Amino acid sequence: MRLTTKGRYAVTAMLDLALHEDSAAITLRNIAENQKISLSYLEQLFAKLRKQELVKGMRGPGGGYRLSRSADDISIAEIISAVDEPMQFTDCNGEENCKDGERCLSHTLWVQLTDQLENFLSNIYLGALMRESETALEQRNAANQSGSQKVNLPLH
Amino acid sequence: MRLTTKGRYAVTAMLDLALHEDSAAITLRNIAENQKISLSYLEQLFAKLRKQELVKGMRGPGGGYRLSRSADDISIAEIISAVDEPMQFTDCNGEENCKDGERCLSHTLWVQLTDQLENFLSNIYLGALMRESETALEQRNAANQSGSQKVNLPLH
DNA sequence: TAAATACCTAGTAGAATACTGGGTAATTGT
DNA sequence: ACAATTACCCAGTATTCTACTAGGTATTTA
Repeated sequence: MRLTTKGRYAVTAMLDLALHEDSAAITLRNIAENQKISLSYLEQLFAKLRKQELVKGMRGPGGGYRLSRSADDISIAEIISAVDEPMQFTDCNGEENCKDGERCLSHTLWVQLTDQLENFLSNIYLGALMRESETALEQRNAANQSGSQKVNLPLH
Repeated sequence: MRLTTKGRYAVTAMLDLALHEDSAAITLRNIAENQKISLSYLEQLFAKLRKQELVKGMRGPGGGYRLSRSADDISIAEIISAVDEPMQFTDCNGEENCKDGERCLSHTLWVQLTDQLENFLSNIYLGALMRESETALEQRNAANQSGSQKVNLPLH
C-alpha cells in the first residue's frame, strides 16, 4: 500500500464520477480540466482503473466514463491499489544480518501497520464519503476544536 | 499525508530504536546494514527526524541515536510527515472551471479522507505497535480467516 | 592522539511522475 | 455516407523524486 499524488488523482476522479452516478457519463476531458492534469496522463490512469473493472468507458459523442459498480461498493483502497504499485520490500528472511531477529521484527511490525492501514481504507467507500459531505465542513471545524479521540489497535 | 518507501524506511528505523529503548544507543551504521540501505541516505532521513525532535544523536564512540521521547509518545503519523513532503494540492478556489462546485467538492472530499487517514496514523504509537508484536502473527492469521469488520466514518 | 561516531554538503544515477504528440476504433447526429 | 466526438493505444521525453556516492567537519571516548 502506497499513497502518492497519483492515488489522489485517481480517487478525486472517481469521486467526480460518483457525484454524477445518476446523470450523464463524464468525459476525461472534463476531469482533466477540473483537476488541471494532462488528458493523456488521465487516460493512462483510467486504463488501470478499467483493467480493475472499477470504471467502464463508452465511446462516441455523449460517451465518457461511469463507475462499473455502485459507489457504495467501491472502496478507496481498491482505487489506490489499482493505480499505485505496491511498496517494494527487500525481504530479510534467511540473510546473514538477521542475527538477533531485530530486523525481521521491525519489518514484521511495518507489515502489520500497513495491513491496518489497508483495512482502514478498504472500509471507506466512495458512496459513504459522498453522503457525509453535506455536513462535513462544519463537523470538521467542530472536530478540530474538540480534539481527536484515541483509536485503539484492533489486534487483541 | 503521503506514504512511500521513504516513510517505510523512517518508521522501520524508528521501530529499531524503540526496540532498544532501554539498552545502548543505535548507530546509523547498524540500521543501514539491517535495512540494507545506504548510510548517507539514512543520515539524511535522520536529519529530518532530528529537526522534528523525534530522535537525538550522540557523537563519539559508543554514540548513536535514541528516541528523544518515549515510544509511547511518538505516533506513526509524526514520523511519516517528518520525512515525506506533504502532497501537492492545486487549489481550485476562485478559478473559472469551478462552475458548479463539483471540483471543489471532490477536492474537499479528498481532504476529508486524508484527514481521517492522518487521524488514524496519529493514534498509533511506536510503543503500542511494539507491545502488540508478540501475539501479532497468530492474531493476523485469525483475523484473515474471520474477515474484517466494517469501520464507520467518524463524521457524525 | 586516534578512533568512532554524528553531522554536513555537493553531485549523480536511476526510477517514477507527468506530459507531448501522435495515432486507431467506436459511436452519434446530420 | 460523413463528420464530429469520444474512448483507447503507444512511443518518446521532460521533470521530479529516490537513493546513492564521495567527500568533508565536529564531537566524544579511551
